[in-house]
Amino acid sequence: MAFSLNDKDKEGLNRALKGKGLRPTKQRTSVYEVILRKKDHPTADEVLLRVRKELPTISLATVYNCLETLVDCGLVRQVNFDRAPTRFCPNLTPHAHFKCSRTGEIFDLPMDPNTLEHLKTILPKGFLAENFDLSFVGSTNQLQ
Amino acid sequence: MAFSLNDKDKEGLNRALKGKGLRPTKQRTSVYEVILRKKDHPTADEVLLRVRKELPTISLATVYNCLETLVDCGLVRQVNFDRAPTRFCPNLTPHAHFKCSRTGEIFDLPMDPNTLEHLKTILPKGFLAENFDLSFVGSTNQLQ
DNA sequence: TTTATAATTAGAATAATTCTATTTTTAATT
DNA sequence: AATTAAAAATAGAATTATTCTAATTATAAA
Repeated sequence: MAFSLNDKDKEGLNRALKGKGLRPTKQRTSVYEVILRKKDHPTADEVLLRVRKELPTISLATVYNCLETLVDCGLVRQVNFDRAPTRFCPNLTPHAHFKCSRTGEIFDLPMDPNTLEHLKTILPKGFLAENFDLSFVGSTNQLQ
Repeated sequence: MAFSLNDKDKEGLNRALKGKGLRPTKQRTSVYEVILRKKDHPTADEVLLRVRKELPTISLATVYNCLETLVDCGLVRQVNFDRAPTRFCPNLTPHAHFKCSRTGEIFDLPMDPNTLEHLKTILPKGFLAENFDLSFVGSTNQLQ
């Protein structure tokens, strides 16, 4: 097997699925594996390519289904940039995204709890946020 | 004429276009008009419908071209939500967006300069942000 | 006015995502 | 272990969003 989840992640996945009454299939496990393995921000197409090394017959529809399931379970987040396909992110800690307009590279920018609290102050009374997506576009003037 | 820009906005548009060596056409003016008139967050399709009341023959391609031009000129912003078509926003003051998952309605949430400054502190050295997009999804428990 | 260039247009093409109908897999139950 | 009902995966079609292409029209400078 090319790669596999460690016990903690596997258990986390199985628990999250069970919590929603969903079954742990090898497709869901593989999609979660490739998302966790390389901590970047792949599109659904890129996930398909990576998962096919493990499951050569998996379809794009299934990749979309699995990603949606993982998002619903709170194990993966979606990341949006202007007019670009959705990207998927396994980092569940509070963070923002920065896309370098020169290279296209996407960076995670950690947000400390203080900043997160500050952010929430812009929500008016009666607005309850379930999630947020904070994305910057700009340039990095040095190698990171 | 069903609607028209006030002098200040018209001048702002013409100046911005000239600054980029672009021509003020009636299509660009109309697209800017409908975006300014109703301060919501229309998709390109919705902009097409509105502009056609004024210019019945305008094409969707032109609407996309005009919106892109307005974005490049800094007169309009793009707003992204998960797996949804791009929306366009004429509000240039610093603000975030909140989408009610019940109704689909999108609200502007003003951000005071203090919060904006705080946000920028998450940018590491060497990261220069040209713009940002902060979107919340959640529920509103009262009529706003 | 002419002219060069820019912008618009229609429609085709592409890309991203979702849907549909069928087959396969799962896990609970005999 | 075999049966079964439900869930999930699959292929491919359909839909939606966006971009591209080639031809036409409009603009502004000379």
